[in-house]
Amino acid sequence: MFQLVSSKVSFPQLENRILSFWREHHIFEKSVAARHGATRFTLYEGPPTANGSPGIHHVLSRVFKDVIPRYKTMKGYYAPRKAGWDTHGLPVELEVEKMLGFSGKAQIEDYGVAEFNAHCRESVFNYLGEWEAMTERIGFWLDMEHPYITLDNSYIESCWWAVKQLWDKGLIYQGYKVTPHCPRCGTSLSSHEVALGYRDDAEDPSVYIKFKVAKAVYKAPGFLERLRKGYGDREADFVKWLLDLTGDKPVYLLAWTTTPWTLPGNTALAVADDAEYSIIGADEEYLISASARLEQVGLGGTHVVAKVNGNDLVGLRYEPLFDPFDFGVTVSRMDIWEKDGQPSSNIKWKQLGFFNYPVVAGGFVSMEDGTGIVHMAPAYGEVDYDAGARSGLDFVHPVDLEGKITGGYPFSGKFVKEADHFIIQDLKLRGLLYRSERIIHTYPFCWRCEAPLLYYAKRTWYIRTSVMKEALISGNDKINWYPEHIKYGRFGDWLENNVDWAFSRERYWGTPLNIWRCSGCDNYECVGSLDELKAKPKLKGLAEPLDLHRPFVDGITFACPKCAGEMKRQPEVIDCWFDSGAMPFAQWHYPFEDHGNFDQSFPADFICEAVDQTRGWFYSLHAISTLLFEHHCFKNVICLGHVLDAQGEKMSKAKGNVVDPWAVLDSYSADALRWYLITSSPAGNVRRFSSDMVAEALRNFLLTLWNTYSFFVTYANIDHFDPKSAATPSPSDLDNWILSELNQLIADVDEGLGNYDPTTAGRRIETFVNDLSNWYVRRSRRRFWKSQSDADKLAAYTTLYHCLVASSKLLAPFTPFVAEEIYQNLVRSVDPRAPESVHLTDFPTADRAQIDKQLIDATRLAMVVCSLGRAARAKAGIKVRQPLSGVLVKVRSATEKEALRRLAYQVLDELNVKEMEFAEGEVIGDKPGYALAADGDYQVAVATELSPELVAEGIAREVVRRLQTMRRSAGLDITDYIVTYYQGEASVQQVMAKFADYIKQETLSRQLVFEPPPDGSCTQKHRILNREVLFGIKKETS
RNA sequence: GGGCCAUUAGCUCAGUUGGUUAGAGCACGGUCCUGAUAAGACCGGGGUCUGUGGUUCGAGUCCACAAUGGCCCA
Repeated sequence: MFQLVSSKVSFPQLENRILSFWREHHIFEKSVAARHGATRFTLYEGPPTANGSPGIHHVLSRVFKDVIPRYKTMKGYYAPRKAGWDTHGLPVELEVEKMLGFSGKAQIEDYGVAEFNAHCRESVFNYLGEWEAMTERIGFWLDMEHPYITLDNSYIESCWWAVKQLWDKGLIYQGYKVTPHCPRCGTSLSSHEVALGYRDDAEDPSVYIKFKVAKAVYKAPGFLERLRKGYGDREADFVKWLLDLTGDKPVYLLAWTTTPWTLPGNTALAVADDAEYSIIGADEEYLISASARLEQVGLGGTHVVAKVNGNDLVGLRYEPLFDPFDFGVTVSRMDIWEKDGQPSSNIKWKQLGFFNYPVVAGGFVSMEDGTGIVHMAPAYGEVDYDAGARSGLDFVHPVDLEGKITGGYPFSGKFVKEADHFIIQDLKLRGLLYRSERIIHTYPFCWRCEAPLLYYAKRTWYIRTSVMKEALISGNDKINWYPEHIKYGRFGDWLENNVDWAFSRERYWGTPLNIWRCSGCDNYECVGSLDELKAKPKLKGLAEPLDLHRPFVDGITFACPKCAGEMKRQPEVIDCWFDSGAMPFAQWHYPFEDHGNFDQSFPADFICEAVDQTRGWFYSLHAISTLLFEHHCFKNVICLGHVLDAQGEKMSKAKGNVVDPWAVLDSYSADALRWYLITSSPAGNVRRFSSDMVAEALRNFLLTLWNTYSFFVTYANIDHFDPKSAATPSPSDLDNWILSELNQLIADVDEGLGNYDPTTAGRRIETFVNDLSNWYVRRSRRRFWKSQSDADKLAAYTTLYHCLVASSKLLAPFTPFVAEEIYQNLVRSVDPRAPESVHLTDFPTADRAQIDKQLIDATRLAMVVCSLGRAARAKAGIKVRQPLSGVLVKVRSATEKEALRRLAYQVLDELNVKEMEFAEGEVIGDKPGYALAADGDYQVAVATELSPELVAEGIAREVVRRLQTMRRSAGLDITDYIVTYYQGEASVQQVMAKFADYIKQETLSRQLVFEPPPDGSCTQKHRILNREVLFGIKKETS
């Protein structure tokens, strides 16, 4: 006997029972251990930070992370899954700052880094319990008992090892990076923070500046010859041509900016080398601007003296607006520091007798705004900086970290935005201002203090990823991306445009950068392990218990091997993306105590995160693996789309539209949520989440499955069906059909999951369950409840049993709870030797021999014909309960006719007609006495003429249904026998007599008694075809 | 401002290599069926397949541009 299954079920309750079962019997551990020694399948868990409640998007990624390894385990792979926690980084610090009411680094320093970091350490586990509970509750199986934690000393040591490897390969250097800087907080902001502070209504100056072409220098005796020798004919020819053209009048290049304060830092102008520029002749001067911009700049209709190409202008020199040499500001030449990694200062270009203020070509020059000539200040812009490094521009940076102008300018000491005004005035007085107005545009502000952000070049440690660009790209070729477009789209483009990884942060809570520097001789050393550190001469400051965080590591010093000086750690910490990208080895404390784990689990077979990780974790994994091991890091990756709310808006605490996973889990169940997340839309799509949809998944899929299962158990128990019985089933068309569908399904689901496409696989199961319930069971009902236990009945039970058991295995990776429940009751209860859990079984294999394609097609056809037949009946207004004499069918071909003939009995039964005929002509048309329905080439017409016999039979069926309904409302058991009493006119009596056997059998009536119902019976008055009938039913007591 | 993705019924989504009448579920109205069903069937309303061009005998599908939304980066 199977355990009784109610059609009323609470999935959340059921799931909690299953969770206890898994926990008590260590099913997860067993599912892993059982495959020990088999081919390994590795999931890398992208570590979340547990400093906030998990949201629905975390559930999404955890569900997709779960499905594949569960499937692979059932396919025979050994798939241990290690949890991980990300614990470092700016987001953590910001949370703590918020808690302490801080608004900048100065306050952290005053408060004390040790205390601050202690708070950080604590906060990253604030929500650990909730994370663990959610992970378990949704059925995401992974080893949370032995997680890797990025703040562990062992983890940090592995990161140090990695940095040292790169250091030894010469891949680490110090350079400059232009970062958004808040002058009030005194710190750089991460891109994520910058994104928070864009304002599209910022008002700024909009000024057009005249940069004077260095005619005086060009005209110096012998200069053109030197130019020709040093720079080539093209440049010299152009200069000569320009001098000839413009004679003694000054020539100005016109450029536009909204940040006048950056003009003292100007050291170049950029043009688009493929654009056309016009030389405008005015009374006293010549102006140069892009031809396409003349109108907007205000030079429309002026006299164009000549037109030149952008690339003619390249190389032209102009005079600095503010000669840094005159204002006591340091100048460095950028191409020189790129070689040494150090800025060389005070290039005295004046002594060289030649300005290094050139026009350069830039692909970034836009014809959408400005003059088509772009002002470049390498200290204050990323593209400016890159161009500077490429073209060897001068680097001038007269602004301090508080945003005040340094040097000896008239406006020195002023905050940059204040200085704007003075700079404009100064240029105006000198005749270098062409036009000045105000503009409203988008500009970033500090999200904390609202100060305008300033882009500054700052010193930063880099990993030279760009030298491995080709390897990064070819490694990507070997990765399977789902969806595929990420591969050569978002991710591929990112790799193609690879720039070195600025991986140091001027912060507190992170893996400390393991680079020490001697202040005496500027010697740098990278320390790659704790043992190495301990072996350093004159080591000081290494305290017990060991904590490899700031400020403790800051105090560790040792003797410089090159001089008598002291080596001190560089103050930065490492970008927390480096931490998580190091997890393939750092999770095992590789290479220090790894026991071969790394080799066996690298590269990962599968990772899965949301699309925002292309430049985050996906990249850091790929980059670190490529640099260290010259191998790609993961073979398959599902890249999930983001989760929005039901209105398509981003979920945020501020909007209050965040969905609490627990509310969904409690009311609808984890399986319903999982099923919805997996099947509702493809993994890579943006998805709108609404709990109504989860409810729909529950009703539509889970309950259909459950009711089929419940139906089976109900009748199997009545008939004492034993799945182990040796009796040979004699399968019918229906059985063979559903077994064909089942085996096709197994093949499809296997393929779908093998292709990392759970969505399509799940949708296939949904169709199957629907077919199973709405055709197989519906058409087989009579086989189950007929009284004789013959081979046909056994075949039906055996088939349905097999379908349900196979379904539970197919569903195990998707909806692990309900799959387990069904398996336990259907398999374990009758076979104690069967695997203890459905998750310990093997994934079903398709038996292709059982797939009868023709039968599948024939059944589809029968379904179509039935559908049309019902439509025809509806048109004629004749309910299905009323038997009809015949149905006339037209199909597309002789083959279809034969196929349908084979299944005619199913159609006759379903449509409640006596005979099926095939129309021979082209169309059936409006045949008298028939009602027609058609779809394309298919036509079905039912005969509408009712003989008295048919009417009588219809009444009999009506009687049966009324009695059945009465049985149900009287609360009788399906197997209870009754005595039926009735009162009515003669025609009723005749029908009751004629169809007595049929009525008795259908309603489990021992007798049909033409008498008033006795006391204690359940009675109801009915009207059937305008005939009054009184029914009474009484449960048989004996 | 640049890149990627999406846009098909009120909502959520299918729609194969371009090929008869663009489908399903939900929701709505009606009818029917039912002793497994919280379900199911049938009918109905609801579509300029986001728009504009182009390629083609033929475009929801391929190409270009645009719009809207989302994401990433500025």
